[in-house]
Amino acid sequence: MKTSDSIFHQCLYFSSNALARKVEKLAIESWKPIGLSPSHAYLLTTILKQPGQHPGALSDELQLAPSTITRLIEKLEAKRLVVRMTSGKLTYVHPTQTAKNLQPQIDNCLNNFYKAYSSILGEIESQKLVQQMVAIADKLPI
Amino acid sequence: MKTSDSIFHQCLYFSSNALARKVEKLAIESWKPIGLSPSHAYLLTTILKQPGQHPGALSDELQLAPSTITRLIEKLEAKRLVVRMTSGKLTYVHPTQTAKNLQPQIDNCLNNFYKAYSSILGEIESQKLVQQMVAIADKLPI
DNA sequence: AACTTTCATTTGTATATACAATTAATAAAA
DNA sequence: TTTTATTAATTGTATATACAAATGAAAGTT
Repeated sequence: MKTSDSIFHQCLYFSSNALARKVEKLAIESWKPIGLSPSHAYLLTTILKQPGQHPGALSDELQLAPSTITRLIEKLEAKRLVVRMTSGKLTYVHPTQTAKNLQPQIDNCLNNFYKAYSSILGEIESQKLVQQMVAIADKLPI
Repeated sequence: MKTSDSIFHQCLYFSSNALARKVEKLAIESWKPIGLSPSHAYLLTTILKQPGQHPGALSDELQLAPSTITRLIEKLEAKRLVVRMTSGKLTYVHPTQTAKNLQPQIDNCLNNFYKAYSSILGEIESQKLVQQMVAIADKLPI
């Protein structure tokens, strides 16, 4: 059954969630080669891009609750991909050398993901959708 | 921080998930009056609309995995809002009288949700977005 | 300086969702 | 008709995400 055949096809709750779940499945496939879930992969990518960030900043960047960031970091730490350094009430999150060495494969997964959805949806059309979704998300509270 | 300020603002994974989470929060608020989470509320609405449906059909309609539907039905059953009737390998899900009596409040919550997001996003613009998201979801596998 | 408030992060707990495996029933094939 | 395959639904288990409470540190106030 197509998403458009649902009785809720005009509902923002239904459509945004249905789309997100489908995109997530595609992302999961793309990130399998390095054994990370999409959210872990995106967090690690952020940490690699800007080493030493605070969990709070990562929470802003990824639009995830602070507690979620803590949980994600714990997993990455257990995999020896990041380390936390605490000073006072602040925590600094750094990538390990292992993570740095993984960079090419990470880039590759991200690229494959882009290619995967662009080839299905069309590059222009998916870009347009992303822009619209971000614009709408900006308008919504929190 | 706005969604558009994230380094991932061009990414379909990030934007679709960020949007869905924000919409979910709005929906949670809207459904609080009847004490149901959005997914439970949508499932119940479906069951009220078409009593006697099979879990498989509900899974199609709501685009959720069969096991998820089972779990949601269990909750609704515990709240005495639906009953399952099994015949052979098929299961029929019916709303209880309690659920039927709740119909006006349910409609009200749905209406309030629509109003809430339409007033923030604009009726036309949110409709357009929904249509685009559904169209894209249709193209994605599974 | 002592007290209070604020803030960053983490923990305890709860919820949603799904995959894989299982069960039970029907349908198909031999 | 016995066996095999398919199908519907459920269960076991795992993951992601978040709220609320707790912790510990810094800043502000008196």
